[in-house]
Amino acid sequence: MIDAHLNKLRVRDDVSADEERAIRGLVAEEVSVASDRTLIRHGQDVHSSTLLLEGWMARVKDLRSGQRQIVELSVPGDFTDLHGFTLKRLDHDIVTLTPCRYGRVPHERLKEITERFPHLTRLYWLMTNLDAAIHREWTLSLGRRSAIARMAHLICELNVRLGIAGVARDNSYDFPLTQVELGECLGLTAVHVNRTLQELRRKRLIELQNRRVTIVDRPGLKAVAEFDDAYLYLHKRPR
Amino acid sequence: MIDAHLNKLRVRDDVSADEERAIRGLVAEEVSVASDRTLIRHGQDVHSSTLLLEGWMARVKDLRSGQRQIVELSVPGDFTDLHGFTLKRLDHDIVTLTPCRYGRVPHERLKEITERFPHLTRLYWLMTNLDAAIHREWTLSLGRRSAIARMAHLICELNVRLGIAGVARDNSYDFPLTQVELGECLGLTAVHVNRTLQELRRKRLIELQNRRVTIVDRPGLKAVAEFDDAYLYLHKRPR
DNA sequence: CGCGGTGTTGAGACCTGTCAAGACGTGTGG
DNA sequence: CCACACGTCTTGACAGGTCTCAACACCGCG
Repeated sequence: MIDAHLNKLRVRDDVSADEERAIRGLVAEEVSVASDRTLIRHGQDVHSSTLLLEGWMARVKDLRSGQRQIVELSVPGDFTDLHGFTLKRLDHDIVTLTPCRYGRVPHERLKEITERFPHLTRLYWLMTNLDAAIHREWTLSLGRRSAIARMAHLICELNVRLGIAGVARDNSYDFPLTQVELGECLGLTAVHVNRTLQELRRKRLIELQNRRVTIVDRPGLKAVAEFDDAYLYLHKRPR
Repeated sequence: MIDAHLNKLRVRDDVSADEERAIRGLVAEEVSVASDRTLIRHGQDVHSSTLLLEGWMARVKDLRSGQRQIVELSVPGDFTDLHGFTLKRLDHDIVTLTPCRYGRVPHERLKEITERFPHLTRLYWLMTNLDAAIHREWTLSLGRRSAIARMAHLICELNVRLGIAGVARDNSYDFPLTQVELGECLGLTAVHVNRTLQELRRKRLIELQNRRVTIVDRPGLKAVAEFDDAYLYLHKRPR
């Protein structure tokens, strides 16, 4: 099940047999954890990173008022906190949105990668830069897109990312987020999320029921979102 | 004037004499450019990165409607597009907000760093992860903070970053952004930026005139912003 | 001396938030 | 097996923060 991760890398560049062996040696242990747990709190020292194998996690930031902002979603194949390797602590919490299975990757092993595998280092560096590109797209959404466009954009993004992970098929995928959590991603209240989803349904762009989303009209949804997957860097390039 | 850059690195980790020499060898040429120019367009292939020595630049994303979102500001000492080294093209434009001077750093030289200087590689990796941390804080601002809190937060952030660059002093610094550009950073219209600034002035938190900002009441401004500089990773740690 | 960019102000509209209540589904304990 | 609690989803009425449109002042610059 580390295949989703390898696939994510191989979408962007070739991974040699040597490198694949090194990658498979990164995980020190596999861990299962329940839903709605805080795995890592902001500010605490971290000594390993989290390679998500199954389930959804999120990076969350809070305000004192109790308002929360989900700043990124992690799906299988993603490192949720590869940036912790160089940052040494995080500026946000890592929480599980569903039951999850993940591989714990000690930072010493990543450090070894940087000492012995320069190309793989660049590829992992790219992965954190890809996270940043997603952050920038979310910033654009929150700053300039309407509620319905934001929602449509998120659904498009996840369709691509879950496709790479091998868990989206035919424009349809399991969608575990509650409307409260969707609001925390999109900077909206749960009430407005509800109304926005209804509008997307009424326009016959998506179906969403039983925690599963189906994109009914992909061109239409992409148009509402102004979605362009260029920011996901889906082309293979030597790095 | 590459000192601002070295200082920015040294705030986070030690830089050896060897590494400093390598860094000073990165810049292939120094270039001056006027204000309001687009240096790099999204999607185009990039083969060098931009080390800002003087002036302000921004990373900008557009919507078809013509609405713009500034997703990050660059100040002296920052690489505006170090992430271009692994991404190979950008998902945003790079524009100048003032007249600028910058060093052009060919990607082959950065590649050499990754082959020969693993520690320095980790430090530059950290710099892009720091960018991402700033993105996350902006995401929180746009998603959850009010207009006045967003504005206050940005002013606090720039005070810290410009302090590291050596161009902010005594809670005061040159502030070249127009109110339109401020709106593009904060997801607001220029009209509302104007009213928000007036409220900050009326509360005696800042002064802003002749393109220079002075923080009159730093604790008060930080309180309005809920500003905590932890996300800027100001402590030196071995990486 | 006129012009374009910038900053300021006012009135009204609109998108999204707030508050409240009820429906629905599911898990749990009695 | 039922009763209940709880989380989630839905809906309505109203409030409020921010946007839109418009007009005008100011100022550096050609």
